[in-house]
Amino acid sequence: MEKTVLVVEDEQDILDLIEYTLTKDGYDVICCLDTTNVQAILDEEDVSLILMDRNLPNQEGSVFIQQLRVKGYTNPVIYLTAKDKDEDILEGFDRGGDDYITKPFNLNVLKARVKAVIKRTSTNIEQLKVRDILYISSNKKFLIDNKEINLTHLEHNLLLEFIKNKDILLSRETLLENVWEDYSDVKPKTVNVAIKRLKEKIDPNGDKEYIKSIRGEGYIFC
Amino acid sequence: MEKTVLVVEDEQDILDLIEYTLTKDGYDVICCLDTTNVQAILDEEDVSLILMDRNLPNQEGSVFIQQLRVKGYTNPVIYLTAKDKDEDILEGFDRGGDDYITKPFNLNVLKARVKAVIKRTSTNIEQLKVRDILYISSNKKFLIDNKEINLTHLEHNLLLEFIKNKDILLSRETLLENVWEDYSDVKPKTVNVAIKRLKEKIDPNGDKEYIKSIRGEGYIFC
DNA sequence: AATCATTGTAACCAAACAGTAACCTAAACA
DNA sequence: TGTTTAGGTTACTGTTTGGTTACAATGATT
Repeated sequence: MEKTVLVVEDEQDILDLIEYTLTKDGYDVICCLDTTNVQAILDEEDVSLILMDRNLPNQEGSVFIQQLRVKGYTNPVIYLTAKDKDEDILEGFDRGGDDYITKPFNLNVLKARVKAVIKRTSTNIEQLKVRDILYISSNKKFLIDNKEINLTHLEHNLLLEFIKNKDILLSRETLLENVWEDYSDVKPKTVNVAIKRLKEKIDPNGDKEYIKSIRGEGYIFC
Repeated sequence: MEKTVLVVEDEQDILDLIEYTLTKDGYDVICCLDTTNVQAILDEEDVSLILMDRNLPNQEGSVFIQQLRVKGYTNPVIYLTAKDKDEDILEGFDRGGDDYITKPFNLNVLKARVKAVIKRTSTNIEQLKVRDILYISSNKKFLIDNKEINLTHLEHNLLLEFIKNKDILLSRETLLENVWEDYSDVKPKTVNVAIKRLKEKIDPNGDKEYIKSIRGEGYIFC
């Protein structure tokens, strides 16, 4: 699902450049030369980010955003402007901005900031929960009984594979294919050891029995 | 637009008193007698402040907040409790609190603290506080234990990035993108060195452990 | 111009991770 | 009950990764 970025910028060539750059980066881009239609667009589309020029012909961009905020719109905003004095930047933040890019700007900086703001404002705090194990995708952590479990890279991927396939029998071959980066020259018994090490961390007392082995078949998480 | 305060307090009469006081002061107040529904409420509502009792029947309030922080919730918290020893207060702050009120409390003090915390944490990022690190955006200074820390430009931006993304895993790539102006021809290992230099300044004794490295993944500030 | 601060890079070291083999144990089956 | 087979356990080791240091290049300051 593509994220939508709304760009408000009165200079056509800069607008084109931003549209081209962000489209190439995989965003849906909507362009406006002024603020006239912005509110209507926000009502229609699920806008993940507004890139807002502050020096617009009719209206100062951050004043417009402030008005949007009062009306209850909370879409994240990055200001885009030639103003570069500190007080201006603070003023922009005060009026409800999430970041600030000064012209002339590096396109890589633009892309990075857009990505960062969308990342930190998007609400997809994906959580997977199986039994008493909770996975938090934002920081790739597993919580068991609300305690953080320290796993290695391999153990992390292995447990994630099991949690995603709860109650499904996974053969050693399948696990090697899905969890190991390059499994071509890895012995199947390696899986045994990896699982033993994982069990040690997620169930030190051995009473939870998350992972059962099925003789001749593989392993199953339940 | 009313600010929403979520109050978690197991004594019904105190809860009623707080609700009455804050509602009269113009806040939207949501009440909980325990932590059961707190996370669901935070997902649904735009909660500006959590007033959290620490002596709850099922769970210690600050432990619960710590778990919320790990899951990425950043809502400001004021603890409300009879515990009045210094170490308790510090512990509360360490677990992600913004202020502390001890029972029995004066209702005017409560109102003032609520107002102050909401003011300093709402949209205008005038001050950012994480653990014992305070960032004052007006003069771009970091204070640790009220002492000013002298950071270079890079270190400043790096620490700010970490503080803005507390408890979130940041890969070397992400850090390069967000902190380095032009990261295209900078080696990822450069991040290691920059972080070592930052650590040296913010935690000379190495006992605070603000920044942890996650092998194969990146760094996390907590 | 000279000096100092800043920052990227490479080299080195230590810790960790992960694959392997050898051995131990338990289950299946005759 | 003994044999076989598969999984569990352990120790070993090469590889990877992060920490640390020294150094060079660049830019700022005097």
